Amino acid sequence: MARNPELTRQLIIDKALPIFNTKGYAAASISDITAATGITKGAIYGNFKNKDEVATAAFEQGVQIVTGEIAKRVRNEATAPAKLNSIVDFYEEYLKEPPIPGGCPVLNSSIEADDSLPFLRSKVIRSIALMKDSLIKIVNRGILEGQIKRDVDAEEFANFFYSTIEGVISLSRIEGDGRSFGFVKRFIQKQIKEISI
Amino acid sequence: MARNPELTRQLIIDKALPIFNTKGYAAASISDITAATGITKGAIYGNFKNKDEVATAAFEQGVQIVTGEIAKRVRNEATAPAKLNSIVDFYEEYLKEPPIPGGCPVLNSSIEADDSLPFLRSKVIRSIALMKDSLIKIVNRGILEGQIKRDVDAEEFANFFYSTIEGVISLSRIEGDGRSFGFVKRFIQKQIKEISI
DNA sequence: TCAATAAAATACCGATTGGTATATTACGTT
DNA sequence: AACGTAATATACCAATCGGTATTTTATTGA
Repeated sequence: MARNPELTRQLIIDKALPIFNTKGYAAASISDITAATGITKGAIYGNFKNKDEVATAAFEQGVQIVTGEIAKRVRNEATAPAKLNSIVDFYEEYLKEPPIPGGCPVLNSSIEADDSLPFLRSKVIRSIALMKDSLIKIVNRGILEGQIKRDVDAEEFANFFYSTIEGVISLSRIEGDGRSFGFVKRFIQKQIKEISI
Repeated sequence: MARNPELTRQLIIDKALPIFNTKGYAAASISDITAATGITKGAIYGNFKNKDEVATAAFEQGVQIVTGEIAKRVRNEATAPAKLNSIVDFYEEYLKEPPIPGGCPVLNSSIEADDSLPFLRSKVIRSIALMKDSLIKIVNRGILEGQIKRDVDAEEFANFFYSTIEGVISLSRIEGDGRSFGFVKRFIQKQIKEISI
């Protein structure tokens, strides 16, 4: 087998991410990962201290995939309203063709980590804070640049925006179709238009 | 021990509900339930076919607690806007003093059941549908009774409303405070006012 | 009061879990 | 080419898992 520990480590993370994201931390087993990677337990525990660290690395990888893709789309848009709409579009595609199977790793982990998994809690909290912060900055910059109404509360809007998207992603996933997302998308688009100048 | 199978069954459900809701199905074990109830495995498997059935019964109990409490509050309000606001208030209290520890059983189970737990999927989907249906009916009746603007899309509003609340509940729970909920509450209240006459 | 019966307690099962200790193997260095 | 070392594979561990078979216990009806 490959003797490059960096590649091995990355292989483990790449294969573990969809496993943890679909089954959850508790249901995902080390042998699930050995099966998915074709690698043995020795390699896993040679590169990670324990299951927690594999899960943590996988979570951070998942967050990076999501935030990286969002950042790319946001960068490609010029105005705050367009940036916000591009995020909505991203999550719509996320639902149809998930880059990571199993839903949004942030909300998934948030559900499982809030009571159990203390080692993940702070990471999840930080991801949420970063996401909201990006939204707040988009709105505030939009205000400065005259694209968003001056009386808009950026933090309020960011919290609404992110809560609603995470909520509808979860509901749509179990419903198994994009119907709910369609409704909510339309609603969010109206709200974006509402705060735009 | 008590020889009343109905009481035993209810005891198991009552104690299993918070366990499943906090730890999740996979992490919750039968011995967690025996420890919480003071009852043995024999009693559990005498009253339930397997772990799945215990989880299902617990989930349905959880849903009934939530929906029952919501129905009570909704009934106490006369107008559609007041009914909607009372639901928001209910979830705010839910966050502060959870009747069921571990968050909202609907969203929790939705996350875990969407990929695994096929036996729970349909139950979760049904609960979501019922909840949305209640919201739609509130809005539509509000339209009929002249409390809600006639051009409001009830289904769109219901989907926004429920997605947003479920989302913010999950985020607020892991954040560990009511800050986000405060923002989102204000936003939803504005929206309710917006569609009101 | 004493069977009959149903309910709950106990004992046990194979399978799987996360993790570790040890053996093997591949690779860089000399 | 052979050695040393780091990386991976293998073998094994106690603990726990969900579930079952069996035994004990409480209750009811005669």
